[in-house]
Amino acid sequence: MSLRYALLAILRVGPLSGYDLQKQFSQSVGHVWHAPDSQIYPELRKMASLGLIEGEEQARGERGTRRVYHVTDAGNAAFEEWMASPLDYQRVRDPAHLRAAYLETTTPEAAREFLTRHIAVWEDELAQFQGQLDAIELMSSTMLSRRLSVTPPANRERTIAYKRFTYEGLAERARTEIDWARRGLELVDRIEG
Amino acid sequence: MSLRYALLAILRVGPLSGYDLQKQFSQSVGHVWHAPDSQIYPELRKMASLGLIEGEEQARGERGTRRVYHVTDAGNAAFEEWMASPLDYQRVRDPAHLRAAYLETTTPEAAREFLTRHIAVWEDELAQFQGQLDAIELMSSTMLSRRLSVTPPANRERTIAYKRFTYEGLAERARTEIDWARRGLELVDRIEG
DNA sequence: GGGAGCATGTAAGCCGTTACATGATTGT
DNA sequence: ACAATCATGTAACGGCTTACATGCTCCC
Repeated sequence: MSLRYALLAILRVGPLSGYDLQKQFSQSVGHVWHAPDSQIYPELRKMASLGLIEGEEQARGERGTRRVYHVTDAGNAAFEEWMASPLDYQRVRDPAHLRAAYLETTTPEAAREFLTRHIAVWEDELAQFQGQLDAIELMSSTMLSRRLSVTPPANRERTIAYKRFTYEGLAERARTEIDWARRGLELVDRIEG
Repeated sequence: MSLRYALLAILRVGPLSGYDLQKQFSQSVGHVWHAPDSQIYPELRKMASLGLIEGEEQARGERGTRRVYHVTDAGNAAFEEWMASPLDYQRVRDPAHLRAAYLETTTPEAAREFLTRHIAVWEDELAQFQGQLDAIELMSSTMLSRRLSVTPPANRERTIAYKRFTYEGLAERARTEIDWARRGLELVDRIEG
């Protein structure tokens, strides 16, 4: 259900076509909420049919068209309501820790490969979060500057502060995973050595 | 797809009925992989039809029956293959960080409520993980002792070590979330104060 | 003329959630 | 007799993944 609000969050900044939105998405909110285009387009249509957004057909060249969506008052209200309502936490479903719990059933090599890959995956994530944090410091993130340009000056500080807060949390989580897996490698060496 | 392997992991320790398995599940693997009974029973049937497990009808009282499942050779092979294969990491989908990124769009009260609840939720989780860690130290966890009783002595150390490793990782993640949300509360106080 | 990128989807299938449904057995 | 708990599911629906499908436009 959060996809809807992730899309609203981006559209609230300003009208966008599905295609542009999808690009914005992968560069900003996509870091916390992934969605492929095959999910975005239908969801936009559904949101339009619910009156949360409105699409405007625009000509593009001779025959081409694109639909540019903007958020309606109802859409803004829905977003704000969501922001003020309790978040629903879904149940854990964590393949990595599931596997970790049974590492004694496999070979030391497989255990090491699993942990090494875990480190690599989270180092990748960490690098992306770091990049976003750097962009925030420089205020050069596309999404951020787009958001800032429509944000009254008094709010810019808050906008930046919360974005930094978010990515710092993500970066820390990544570091926690990396540290954990490193300790796991040491453990494998110790008990399988 | 991991549900299947979570179930195999438990059944490999010894035969269980769907009902007992479901209880074991919520007390052990359930901490890393949640599944309701409405998902477990059909999955067991599917696994049986694939030959990964076999169910044996047992009489219970005069009219009652229960099906006790055990892992087949094919099931063991499938589990070991899974343990040795690369884990597939699913894409991020994180409602809490999604909301955090847009906290400037809501009231300070709503922001505080969100963060306070986040702390409470993760403190709950942390308490459970701590409980499991204590149980591991005492070797008094049902599941663990069940596992240990069929584990050759030489492997007991490894079994315990990896289980401790898993829950320490979970506990650290919980602490990371709690610390993050606490810093968030301080941030709210600072910029909305 | 051709390729990169713009633009928008559909379809099948799986996994998971929520709610509903039923009945037997054991202990008090 | 009654409650707790043992025991096993079905049905409907929603979200997400993967693969497929189509055509336009802009620039070189």
